[in-house]
This record gives sequence, structure tokens and C-alpha cells, in this order.
Amino acid sequence: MTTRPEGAARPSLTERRKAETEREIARHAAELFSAHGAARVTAEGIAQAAGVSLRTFYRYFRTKEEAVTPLLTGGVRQWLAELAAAPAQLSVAEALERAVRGALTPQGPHADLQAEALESTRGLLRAAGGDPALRSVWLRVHAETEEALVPVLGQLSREDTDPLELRLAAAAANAAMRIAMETWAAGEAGPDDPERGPAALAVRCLRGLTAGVRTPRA
Amino acid sequence: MTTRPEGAARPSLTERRKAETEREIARHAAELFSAHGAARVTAEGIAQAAGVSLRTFYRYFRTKEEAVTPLLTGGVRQWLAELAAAPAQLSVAEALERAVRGALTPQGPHADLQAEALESTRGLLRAAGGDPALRSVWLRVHAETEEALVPVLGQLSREDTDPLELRLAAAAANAAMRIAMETWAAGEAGPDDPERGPAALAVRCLRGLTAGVRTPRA
DNA sequence: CGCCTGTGTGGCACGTTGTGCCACACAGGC
DNA sequence: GCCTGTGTGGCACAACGTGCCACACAGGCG
Repeated sequence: MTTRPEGAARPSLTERRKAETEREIARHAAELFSAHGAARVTAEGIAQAAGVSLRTFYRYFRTKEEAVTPLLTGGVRQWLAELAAAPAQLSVAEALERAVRGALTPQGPHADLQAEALESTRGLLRAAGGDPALRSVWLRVHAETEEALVPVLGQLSREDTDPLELRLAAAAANAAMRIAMETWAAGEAGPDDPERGPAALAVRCLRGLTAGVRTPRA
Repeated sequence: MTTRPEGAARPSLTERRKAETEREIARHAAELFSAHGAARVTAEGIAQAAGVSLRTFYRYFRTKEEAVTPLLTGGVRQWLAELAAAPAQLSVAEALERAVRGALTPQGPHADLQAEALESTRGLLRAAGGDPALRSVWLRVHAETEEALVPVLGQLSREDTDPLELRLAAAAANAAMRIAMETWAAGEAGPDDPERGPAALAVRCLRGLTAGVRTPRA
């Protein structure tokens, strides 16, 4: 918990190293899982590939499967951030749609990185098909996303919105995201395919699911 | 896979013993988890309480947390069965609503057993709040339910229904079920409360979520 | 510059998880 | 009463995940 006196982010050298090793572990874990299946990969193997000791590996992640969460949550963070920053003129449905497009369409200076993240997510989802523990991580990430969505949607909605309805809206938006990714991962389209890419699918899923949720303006 | 030549179900003595021990393990696991938290319960402890060896325990369940799935899936089986048997005159939404009421309202000759199952589910959900592994089981059960819902809904819908839309409808119905149970478990209402009970909540969730899904008649 | 403290890392030991293998007991069919 | 198939228990073992201690290094102080 470092305070940031000046505006610019200035992560201390130690913190940058930590973030670096975390990403390094996550990348190698995803690669190994996708290549050999999560069950045939040991925590020791991941640690060795990432150049850290087994003990250090377990300081970063509780279980070996959880090592891939940083890759999975990368897009989610961006999604929530864009949604929270949506202009007040938009309806909730429009804001959701825009944020989804922004988070799932590789664009801007980091377009290649985003495409790469999408591709590795696809690899993980395919590996998750045969591995219950890995699939659980995917579900857990989405469960946490659903929780995180509730306050953000609350911000976008009228103040007197029923909490249960808010929760349902979060579940609908989250399920749309999840099913879009799973459907895309099962197919062959590229990450920036305008027809069958994740962004296009997610918008279709969103429209199918959130039409029923009352979305009063904020 | 025993064939049943005559109409009546006649589970052989061996099979009945197996089903019995499975339920016995599940019951003790749920009780121990609810009482002490899943993390503080060992597979050895569950096996001992259920009167089987550790080795036998792992023949029935892959992980110690998975031991509670029979209790969690009990209601789901009934739900799917009722849904599949819905009269053709009903719209999909009506059929879903009826099946949910039937599965979540303790009634008929096994009313007390159903109420007990609901109560133990509540205990497990509360224990799951502090235990990621137990929460994963809950999520996994719902993921499987969602998959199982797709063909059942397909049966109830027009043949030319878009597969993706079917999948979304399954996700919506499933999320309604899940959120209704989670909301009920967090409160204090009894399992047969007509206002705040699981059935009433589930119907509210269903109406909130499935209104947007096109539900052409079969 | 040398010391000191706080923190990230590695190594070790340990309880627990989950599985392969073999021997035994028992229900069901000849 | 025998035989076979299958469910169970005991044992050994790799892997998981954690507590504990010692070491290394960045950053602050005199």
C-alpha cells in the first residue's frame, strides 16, 4: 500500500520486480497448461520455468491453477474501468455495450498485447475443458467479476433501484461476457474478427440477455 | 449401467448400498463443513464419520469438497425433470416458473426431506463464503446445470432456435436459480416462506432475467 | 561509508491431498 | 458349494500447500 504523493505512478523498484515475477509466473503457467494440460503440470515445473523457487511460487498464488488468474482478469479490469467511466448520457445497456467493445477489441498502443492476452485465454479455456480445477478458476474469476459489477452498475443506475435487480443485471452482463468468450474460444475466428470475434459475440450475448432487465437512467 | 427389463426400478442390493454410503458421506461432509469450515475438516475426518476408509472416500469423490455435490444436485435433478415433463401448452417462461416452484417448494410426501436439503444447502452456502474451494463446488454444480439445461430448453423451444440464444436462456434460468438460493441463504426466512422463501425469490429472479430472452413456442 | 531495519526469497520439514496397486470379502450366477 | 465380478481396506508414494528460519538486498540514518 504505497501512497502516491505526486500524480505520476512511481512503483518502487521492488514493487516493479514483484509485478514482473507475477506476470512471469502467470505466463509460464498458462503456456504449460495449454501445452500439456493442467493435470500434467506440477507447481514445481511452473516455478522452475519462471525462475523462482517453489516456496516463492506459493507466496504469489494459493494453488497452481490460480497462477493464471492475472491473465484472465486483465481484460476484466479494463472492462470495469471503462464501464465506471461511461458518460452519464448513456443508458446502462449502451454503456455496457461500449465498455465490452472497448475491452474485447484489440486497439490502441497495446493492441498486440491485448490480442495476445485473448489468445492465451483461448488456450486456457480449451485446456479447461479437460480439467475441473482449471475450469473452477475460470468460474471463480467470473464470480468475482459479478460481485465487482454490482457497485459499478449501481453507480450507473437510479438510486432507488432494487438491489436484487442490480444483482441480476450484473449476473446477466457477466454471463454474456463469459458465454461470448467460451463460444469464441471454441471456434476458429481471430481475436479481432469483426463478425465472429469476441467483441461481436459479446454484444450479441449482451443484447440477448439484458433486454429483460429494466435499466432506468441514472 | 444396469438394464431394467420390467417397468419397476429394482436397484440391486449392492447398488443400494453404494447409493446409501454416498449419501452418508455427503451428509457427514456437509455437517462437518457447516460446523467447522471446510478448511478445518480433513478427508480422513469425513471418511471416519461416515464409517468408511479414506481410500473408499476417494473412490466416491475426487476431492473432499466435492463430497457435498449430491446434496446440491438433488434439487437440480428434480428441477430438470419437471421442466422436461412440462406440458406443451406452456410457454418456456411459464414452464420454467412452474418447475422452479415445484423444485423449491417443500411439498408432497418428501416435504420434510426437501426442507432439510434446502437447510443443509443454506449451511453449505454460508460455509462457502469463507472457503474458495467450497465455493468452487457450488459454481461447478451450476455450470453443469447450465449445460444440462440447454437440451431441455431446446426440447421446449422451436426447432430453429439459435443455439447461442438457447445457451443464453439456459444461463439466465440458471443464474436466477443461483442468485435466488444465495439471496435466501444470506437471509433468515424459512425454506417454505411464501414471501421470502427460495421459490418466491427464484420466480422473481426468473422474471427479471428471462424477460429479455425470446421464447418462441415449441 | 558503515550500520540497521524491513521485506522478498530460498530451503527444509511437515501434515494433507489424491492415486496406483494388491489382497480380501461378499453378492450373484452356474 | 464353487467361481467370477466388483466394492472395500491397507499400504506406499508423488504432489500439494504451509510454517518456520536463515540469508540477501534496498532504503533510511548517523
